[in-house]
Amino acid sequence: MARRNDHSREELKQMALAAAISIVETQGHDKLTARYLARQIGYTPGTLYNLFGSMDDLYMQINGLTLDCLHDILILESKSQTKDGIKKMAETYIDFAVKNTNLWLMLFNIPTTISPPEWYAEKIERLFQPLETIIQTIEPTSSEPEVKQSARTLWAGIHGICTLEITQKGPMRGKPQQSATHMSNFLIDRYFQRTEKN
Amino acid sequence: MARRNDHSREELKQMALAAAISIVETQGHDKLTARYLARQIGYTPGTLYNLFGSMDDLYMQINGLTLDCLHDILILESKSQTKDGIKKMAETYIDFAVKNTNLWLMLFNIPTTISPPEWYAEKIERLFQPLETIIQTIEPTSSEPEVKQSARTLWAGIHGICTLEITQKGPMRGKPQQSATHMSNFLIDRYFQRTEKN
DNA sequence: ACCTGAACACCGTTCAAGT
DNA sequence: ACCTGAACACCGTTCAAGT
Repeated sequence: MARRNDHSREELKQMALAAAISIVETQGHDKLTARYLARQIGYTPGTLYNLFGSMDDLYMQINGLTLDCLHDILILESKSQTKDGIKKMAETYIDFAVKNTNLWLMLFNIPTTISPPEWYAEKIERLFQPLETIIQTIEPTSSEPEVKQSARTLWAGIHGICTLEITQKGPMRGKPQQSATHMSNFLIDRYFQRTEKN
Repeated sequence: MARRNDHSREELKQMALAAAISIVETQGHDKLTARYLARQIGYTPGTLYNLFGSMDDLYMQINGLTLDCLHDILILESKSQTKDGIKKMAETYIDFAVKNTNLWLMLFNIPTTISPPEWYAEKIERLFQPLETIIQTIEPTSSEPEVKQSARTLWAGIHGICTLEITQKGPMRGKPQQSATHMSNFLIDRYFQRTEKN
């Protein structure tokens, strides 16, 4: 048929992303389909394809926005360069996952075939930096690789606890559903036992 | 049409599960569809439905077998009731995830709608027990709830590290891909710092 | 009793044809 | 240049009808 020019390309992209995020938040990531999304914004699936190339690309765009959001709220906590700052970062991360469960879950539900683009990897890399900075401050004698390793290890631990809290399904689930924040505080305390002055 | 009685109901179930596991292992969990699986075993989708009720049930059966497998190999390591025993358990867990990536990933890719049946929750619960036993031995002064909490926290941490190793996508991914086993040893050492005699 | 095949309501993706 | 609509090759699920 024809062009409509109701919206510029950029407007369309924003409309589609906003609608897509709303679908994921309210119905879960498996309800985000090309046909359904197109219907929501009053276009056809074909239009989504010349905006995004593929649905996988669209998923990546959404995850990118989620990572941006996560980075923004984590960076706020990185101001207090203490063990307590780490606890607050962890709490913030868990809180985000609890309040935006479907968007958070979608970060890990990417189809196994696709490998992430460079800009995506960079957004992830950026996520570790606030913790690295704090650890560098807390343990000033550590080398840079040691700090990186330590930050990754601890953050992976916090993420695992978060996973346990969120999913009622994975092999981490336990009966007496402990509070994730409590567990992460517990982990962080034990992790920094030897440097007991921060 | 008609009954064939080539196979008993139980034989059919085994055939279907075996074929399904093979599909997941080799092609990934998103290739496991009713129609494709039916084709593989020489039946029609309808037959799968009177065997399993739904595809979600079939997914749960497979995850159940994966959990059994995981439990069996973890229990073997729980004989050495030391910190080293924990390191071996973690290594075993990571090794399983690396060698059976698609089956392991499938444990966490369950549709958000379904809530797991009781027998499934019990299989998960069982997974924590070996670690609880070791921690009880290492820290005999801890109360039972403390031991449970400690086991869950540490296991979640190890699981998070494993997630970091396996997924090239989630927000945990890092550039200089550290060995997961190395990280889990690092975490376990720091976790048991104060009880430095095991 | 068991199994099929068609039907229903969906998918992602491509692309000729219209304006 | 942009957008559509039809087409292709798929989905999960149900269930009347056959043996």
